[in-house]
Amino acid sequence: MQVKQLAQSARVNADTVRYYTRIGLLNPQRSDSNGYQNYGEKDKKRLSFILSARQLGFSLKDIQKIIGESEKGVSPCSLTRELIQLRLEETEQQFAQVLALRNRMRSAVADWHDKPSKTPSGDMICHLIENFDNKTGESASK
Amino acid sequence: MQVKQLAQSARVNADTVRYYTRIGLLNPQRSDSNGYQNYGEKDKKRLSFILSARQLGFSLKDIQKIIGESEKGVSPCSLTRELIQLRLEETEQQFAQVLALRNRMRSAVADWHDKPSKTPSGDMICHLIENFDNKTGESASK
DNA sequence: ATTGACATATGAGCTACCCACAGGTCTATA
DNA sequence: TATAGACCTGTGGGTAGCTCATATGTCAAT
Repeated sequence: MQVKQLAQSARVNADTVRYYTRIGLLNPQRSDSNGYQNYGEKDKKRLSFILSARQLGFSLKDIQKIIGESEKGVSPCSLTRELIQLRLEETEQQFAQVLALRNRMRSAVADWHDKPSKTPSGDMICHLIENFDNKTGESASK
Repeated sequence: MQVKQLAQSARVNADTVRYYTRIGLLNPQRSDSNGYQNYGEKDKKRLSFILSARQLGFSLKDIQKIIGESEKGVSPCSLTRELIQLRLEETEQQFAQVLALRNRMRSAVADWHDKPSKTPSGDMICHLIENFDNKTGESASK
């Protein structure tokens, strides 16, 4: 199986497959005649595992560790549980940040709606930005 | 004003100031004796502008463009309005994605709570991940 | 002159890919 | 057999916005 075929079967970019191969997540065999990478069933299963794990917020490094454990014959499940806790906390933080950013942005758009444009002066670049104080303590949500 | 002093006055990392300098957002003068960068009042104001704009979701490239306009003596306000619309749409998308990810993760954690760990087999790396189907159509929110 | 504490500039590294490019391979025709 | 053209490949470089490591420089006190 060549790179593109594997990529298509998993609905990802061929470059993604190459990248995973480069960092050692996939281990195809190199054809002697071609020099091309030759992927087997094991790689296919592993790729699908990687994509499932990515969907759950694991980093590629996490996935490397998990696979590493399982290759040693050890159950990776407790590692998996630890890692998802970590990543979940990060995601909750990220969520809060994106939410806050979204609210600031919405509030700025609304605030600017009826303000005029101005020519820049010596100590003002864009008064819209410079004069926007975020009044939003909680509002601007819906 | 040296880099660290400026950084402290704006409560950012000195490396951030150096980075902004590197990409041309700040234009200090190089001391002849030292080779050190010497920042003035203009840089200080500009840094504070940059940070305000970052708070509103503008990219550094956006900020470069906005400053560029204003240096030409043109009002950057309409550019600012266009750009924030773009960035806001992106942020809304990102928000939706992070929300969905968070929900998947929460739902996985809950789902895994009473499942046992298992030793990996030939075609299973971590059954928790592989057997998790995202049943979440809408729930798992609160 | 020298020690030590601090500051600096520069280059590299980070994530998770995507893209450009030069070259190889394969099929169909002449 | 030659060759045109379509497709495929690996490699190196680029992306955002910093942060970190390193080597060197500065400055005040001894």
